[in-house]
Amino acid sequence: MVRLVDVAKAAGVSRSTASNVFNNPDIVRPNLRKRVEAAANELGYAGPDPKGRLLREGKFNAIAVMPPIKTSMVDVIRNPVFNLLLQGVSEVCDERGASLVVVSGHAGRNNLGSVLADGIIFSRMDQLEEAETARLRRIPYAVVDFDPGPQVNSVRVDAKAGGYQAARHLLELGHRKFAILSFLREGRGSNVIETGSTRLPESAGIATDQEKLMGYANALSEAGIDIGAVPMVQADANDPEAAGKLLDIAPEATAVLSMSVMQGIRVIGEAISRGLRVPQDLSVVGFNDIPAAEHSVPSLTTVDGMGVQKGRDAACQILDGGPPRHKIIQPVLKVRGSSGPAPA
Amino acid sequence: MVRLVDVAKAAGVSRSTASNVFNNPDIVRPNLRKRVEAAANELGYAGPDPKGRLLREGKFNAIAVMPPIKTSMVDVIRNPVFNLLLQGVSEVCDERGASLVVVSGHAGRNNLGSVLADGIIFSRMDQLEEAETARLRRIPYAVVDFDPGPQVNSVRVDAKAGGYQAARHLLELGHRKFAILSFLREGRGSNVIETGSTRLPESAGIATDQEKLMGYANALSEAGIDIGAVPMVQADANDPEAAGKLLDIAPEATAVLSMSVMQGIRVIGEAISRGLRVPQDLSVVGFNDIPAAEHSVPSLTTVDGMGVQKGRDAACQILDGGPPRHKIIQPVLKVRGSSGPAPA
DNA sequence: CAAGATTCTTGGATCGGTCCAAATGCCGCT
DNA sequence: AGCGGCATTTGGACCGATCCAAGAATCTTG
Repeated sequence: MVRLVDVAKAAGVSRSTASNVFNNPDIVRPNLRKRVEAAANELGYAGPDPKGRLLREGKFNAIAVMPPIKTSMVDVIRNPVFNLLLQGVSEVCDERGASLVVVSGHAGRNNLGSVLADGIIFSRMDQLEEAETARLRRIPYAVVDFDPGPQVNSVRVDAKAGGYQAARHLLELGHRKFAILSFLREGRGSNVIETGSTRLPESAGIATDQEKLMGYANALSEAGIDIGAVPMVQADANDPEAAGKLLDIAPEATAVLSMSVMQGIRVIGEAISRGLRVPQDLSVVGFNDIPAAEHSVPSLTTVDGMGVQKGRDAACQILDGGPPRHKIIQPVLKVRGSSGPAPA
Repeated sequence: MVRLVDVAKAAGVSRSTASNVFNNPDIVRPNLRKRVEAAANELGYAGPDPKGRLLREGKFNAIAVMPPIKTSMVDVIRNPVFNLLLQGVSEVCDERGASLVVVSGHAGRNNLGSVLADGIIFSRMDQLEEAETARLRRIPYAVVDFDPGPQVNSVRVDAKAGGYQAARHLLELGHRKFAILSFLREGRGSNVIETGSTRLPESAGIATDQEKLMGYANALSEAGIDIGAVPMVQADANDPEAAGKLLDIAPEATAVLSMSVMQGIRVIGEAISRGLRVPQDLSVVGFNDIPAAEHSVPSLTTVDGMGVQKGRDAACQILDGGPPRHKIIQPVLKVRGSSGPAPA
């Protein structure tokens, strides 16, 4: 491998001059510069190796995004909600000329210490131990969708407010018979659960889910409805049977609160295939605003979880440096075609 | 910043031993190891800095993907077709524990030489000059969707075959009246063009588009149809008016060949809003298979451009090393709900 | 034409590690 | 106690650059 010093030697100049030819061409006199360039050409040298420069300068000029635990990189890339986060991060990267690194779950898991970036964005709370490593490495980091405390940069959406908005919207449309399609929580035997009690899921799962539920609960209780009596199905976001199960156990519901867009869309599809009209017979509201929400028929009313904004803010927290910041973003209800007045 | 050598000094051992404590803990005797670990803890040292290691070992353990020219990182992240490529790349990265770098258009543009990765994936032919820099830097690279010659790794889909399959499918369903929704080419005054001649667009644009068109042309000509006489609209993939324009200029068409999924879906929507039934009155076939194709109503018959596979192959070409390979992937027609027998 | 003011060029130090061959220390064994 | 043999530990070299103070060359100017 030909190095800068080889070029310098070949051109009969010092390394410094050769370095200048590539980094500050204008301060080296033309004839010398020509000689160095010729030598570089001769030897097939295409400019300084970034590895050396990196060691010296210390900046990667890149932000890393860490997949949540037990999540592969592909999952991150493919997931439309995660994609919003990546969009936000890359917007900021574009503006500042930085690159985006998606860390391999494999590599990142055990040796976070080898991540080649100036900062790391973690998402979800389950990564706190790793964040600890980042802290030790003195590398800036930010946590998305969870607030681990005052020492740590964090960005999250006020999911409770989002859930509240969603439920409130349906209440204002006159709905009183609800059904909830929630996420699967670990530690449950079945993926279908009729909530018979007011006990909310314990905090072991994804924090935002619980917040959404609390938002629903608050709005409903204002209308005198006990969320403990609302039929609920908990299922994986990709479980294709959840929508059907929900409609099975809640045939009288006129409004469905879904915690995800994809499940919301499935509810619409399932309802239509059962001869219900959406929104005349059944209203559906989702959570998060991915493009699919707009393209479904009817389009899905949903709470915009401000995914792009979260990515932007997290990236800025890292790139701007300074003391830890904690941003809480207000979600915005996007009213579309899947919600309408309760049937008379 | 505390360095390995500081820890070593504090623990009263050599750098090598300290290094071993972090990299080969089992070869250093327990009491010494303890001492080093204590010192590290004391000083707040969280393990070797990857910058130093990198210089020594020379491997980034990462693959970079370069946005096409004039395309920002966000565009890449957001674009569903590009997303398939990224999925493929990250699948391979996951398998091998490598990270994925999306290069900032900004940074990448002028100083490709500073990309921190072991290999670069270029997409589209417009990046040949940059590939030249990569060649000089002796960094492996692969080009997607274009074959720059025998010296260079490349992966592309046989778009001509894809176009042929699409058109053939419609012909076999009995269609004879076609309309084509193509991409916008540069250097044209208008974005709407009725092809009045058999002259195909010159090769200035994206190579695969022309190939698709040639595939269409071949299939149609077998059925005695001159593609020069087929109404065609050229438009940007996001132009919301293209579908309408196409139906305007080709009211008698029973089948639309669209070069993209999104435009295909728009054609379906536009047709339905004009009172046409899809596929009974109008069949639509797209190109590339993104999730939206499956979720439209009716779902879109489309040619799977094997985007994920392209990403996988390109990543493998880079990671496996060896002499340049050139893979041509055969596309697969996905017949769905938007195509049916020609109306009698 | 030489001293002084500029402008270039240079060598040494540094960035933070890892690797390897040589040196040291430790052990049991005779 | 002395010694071979093995397991640890060590210092030097190297990875590939950039930066900076100081020396050398060039240009001004009296």
